[in-house]
Amino acid sequence: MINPTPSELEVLNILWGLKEANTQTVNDRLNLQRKVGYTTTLKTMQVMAEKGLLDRRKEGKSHVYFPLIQESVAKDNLLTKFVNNTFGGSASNLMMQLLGNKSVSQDELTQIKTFLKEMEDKSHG
Amino acid sequence: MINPTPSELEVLNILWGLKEANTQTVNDRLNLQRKVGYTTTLKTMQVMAEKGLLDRRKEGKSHVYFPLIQESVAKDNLLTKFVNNTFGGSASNLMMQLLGNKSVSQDELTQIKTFLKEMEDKSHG
DNA sequence: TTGCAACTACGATAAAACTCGTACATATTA
DNA sequence: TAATATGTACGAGTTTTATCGTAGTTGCAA
Repeated sequence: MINPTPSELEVLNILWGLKEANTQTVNDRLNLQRKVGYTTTLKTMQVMAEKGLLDRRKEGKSHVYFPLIQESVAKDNLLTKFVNNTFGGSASNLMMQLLGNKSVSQDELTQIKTFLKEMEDKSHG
Repeated sequence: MINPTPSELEVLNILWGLKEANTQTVNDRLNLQRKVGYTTTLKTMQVMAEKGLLDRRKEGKSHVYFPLIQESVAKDNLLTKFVNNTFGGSASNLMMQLLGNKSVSQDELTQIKTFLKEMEDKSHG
């Protein structure tokens, strides 16, 4: 199980959204968030291809990259690791921390509760 | 805002539990989980003291270390960072991922639901 | 008081992640 | 087809984190 690094996750988030893209496009998107050189992005994606996180096909002069790993699977892995490292493996501890977290908005809280209520209703209905 | 590294978090988790401890004690605890040399642990804690994560006082021949950062504050910071990096800042997205996560046990789920129900009950009455 | 065991400080090394410059290759177009 | 612009490959430097060896210090026990 290969976990993407933070930089790799940025690339993946873009590619999951676009389905596929060339280096230029990914680099442009990244630069909306922070300054990063073209060859840096290129190198990152080449390494990701070596690791099996991405694959690519040639199209004209450039390459088109696409993810080999599913978004939900990757995030599940990252989440599991985070829960283990930070909350001793206890998802409910994370949960409680999350609900007390200052940076979680009221809207988010409402959304979470609604979601859980729906889950409840389904499982009881 | 200084975020602890993974190794530093291991140390913090021990010190939050014990309130304070010398290097030997911390190192022994760490070695219940994984093999790590005494001087490695010492160095880690020295660096943490430089960073302001810990402080220490001399006691006999050795030092007794204690956390300068509160557990809930540190975990809030780590959680916020994780939500931003991995779920684009959306706590409810994390939430949904968590509830679908294979490694979250049925017990955990029940606990989470109970906790939320209590929250609901409090806020409604 | 001296020798030994415990403890510390320091610096060096290693591994992982990130960054980018430079040189080379390729396609388009003038 | 030769010039130019765009893209790629490669390697090297930097930073952060983790690791530990070694040399030196300190306190206690004999």
